[in-house]
Amino acid sequence: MPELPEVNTVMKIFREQALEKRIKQVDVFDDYILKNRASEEFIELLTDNQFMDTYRQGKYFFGILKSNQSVLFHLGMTGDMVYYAEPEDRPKHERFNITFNDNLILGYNDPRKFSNILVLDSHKKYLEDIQLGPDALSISKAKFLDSIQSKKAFLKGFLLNQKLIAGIGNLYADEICFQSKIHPSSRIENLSKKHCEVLYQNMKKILKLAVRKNAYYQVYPEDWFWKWRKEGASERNEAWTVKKMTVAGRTTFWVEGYQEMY
DNA sequence: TGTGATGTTGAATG
DNA sequence: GCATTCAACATCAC
Repeated sequence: MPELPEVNTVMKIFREQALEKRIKQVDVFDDYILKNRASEEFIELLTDNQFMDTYRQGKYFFGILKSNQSVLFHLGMTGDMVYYAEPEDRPKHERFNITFNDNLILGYNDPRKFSNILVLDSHKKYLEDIQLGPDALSISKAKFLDSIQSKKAFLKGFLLNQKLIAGIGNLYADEICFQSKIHPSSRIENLSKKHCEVLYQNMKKILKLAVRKNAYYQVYPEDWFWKWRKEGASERNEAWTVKKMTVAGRTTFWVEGYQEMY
């Protein structure tokens, strides 16, 4: 589920549903994803507390408490927030939930348990500690160019490196490469400044639109890549074949005869 | 039954 | 220090 647009959407709904409501009750069913607090401490911290604001950088989303601490909700591969009113509507892989004073329940669902839920005194300091790069939606062109022109890496690896740019995951990385007509295993040191500018523009365009559409893929433009991001597909153009390979450790799809290798 | 999955990290290697 | 690869984490779906 979660790359920048997905995380942003989760945060947006969290703001609508959870902000400034008093927390009445917290139940923990599986504390595996609570990485730096015991369940009892987590429950004690949140109960009678309130989320007053949020902050997001890349895929790292924080709820900021009235008590001034922050809770990091890193959704991992399959984390999601679900809202419901009846306890029997609990999602199957709910690891904990939060009941607000209006009886709305926020369920934290995560089948694979790759989430990281952390209680932090300062999310700013935490972000510095992990050296998270600038958010993909707010990074300046100058910073992007400086970054891409000073590294050696596969393009895909560069785009996925959260210390350089925060927020791009495997699907959007392929989308950016496709729309920029550049092969994902191109070496960034071989790209011209023009190529880098095209990548920057496409990164912004794609993520902005995805955020605007609340990461709802079904309403993305027809000519985006995700629809035929599967091996062998050629429905859009007979001259194209979608190929699959591993780049920078991740499964990668690209279109032969369309995306140039540099 | 085996394989891979929208993520991250740390170890090992060059 | 930098870049790359790979295993590990836990579970489900094809």
